[in-house]
Amino acid sequence: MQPTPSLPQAVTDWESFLPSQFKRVLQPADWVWIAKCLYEPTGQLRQQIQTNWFYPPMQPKPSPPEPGWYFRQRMFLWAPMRMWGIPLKCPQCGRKMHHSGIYPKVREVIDMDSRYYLVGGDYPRCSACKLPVCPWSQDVLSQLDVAHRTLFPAVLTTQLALDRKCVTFLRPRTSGNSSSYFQSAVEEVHSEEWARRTIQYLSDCEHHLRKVALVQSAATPAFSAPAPFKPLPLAQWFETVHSNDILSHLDEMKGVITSTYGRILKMDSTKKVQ
DNA sequence: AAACGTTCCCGAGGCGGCGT
DNA sequence: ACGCCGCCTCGGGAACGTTT
Repeated sequence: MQPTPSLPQAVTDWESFLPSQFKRVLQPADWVWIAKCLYEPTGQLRQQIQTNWFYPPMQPKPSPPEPGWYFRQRMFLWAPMRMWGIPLKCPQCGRKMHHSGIYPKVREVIDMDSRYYLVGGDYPRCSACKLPVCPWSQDVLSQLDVAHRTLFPAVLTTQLALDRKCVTFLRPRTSGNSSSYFQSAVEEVHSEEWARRTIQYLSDCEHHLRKVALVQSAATPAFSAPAPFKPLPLAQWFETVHSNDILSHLDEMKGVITSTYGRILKMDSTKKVQ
């Protein structure tokens, strides 16, 4: 099958706007639609961000069917400064930070039934000490009010990330191997979703074959194999996420304890409760 | 100020050696 | 012979520097 004739050359080369690191994490089928969400046709970052969630467009469907199209992943855009206009302070000097472009790293987050991308639309940076801060670091999240902070969807580890909903299920209500049980349960849901997408692709291939058979005589298009199933991380990893989650709460509790301790210190020194 | 490119550091995983 | 521990290497992420 010949590649489809290229469109007029004036067409915007959307994927060239993406940082090179994006292309290592994002699947090629996700490059263009995500670039269109993030950038203006001129290559400038979009300044107005309306929503956190972005979904791959269902139209137009590629013809002949391409397997990558059926396995695209949604995107969560995290941009507290641009989106909500929340002023952030430098964790080092306390001065106001500005946003310096897009955060060059993408994270992949594992959800209950599929995966999605976590993209940082702000790259907070201090104007005075030039200190850049990871947009989802504790320094940033702790500066947000609870309502906005809880909108952040995932618990991160060094490699991957896990959606909050999943973390809830990891809190062991009973004793036993909850993380390995949960891992296999999530893997099963993921594999069902993968099978559903594979069936969609194969059935569209079949439709395409029938359509082609009506017009052409002999040339049967060669379809590529559907994407292989991506296995989930080990149960051990889920355990790591769970402990990360606990540790992050520990920091919050430490904060509470410190402030309480501070009040008590004050009370002790003045012998009065303020 | 915003965005991009690069470097450095840290963490995880793998392999090899030693001890039981 | 098997298991555990330690070291080394590689990759990813954060920080830094530069350019427009």
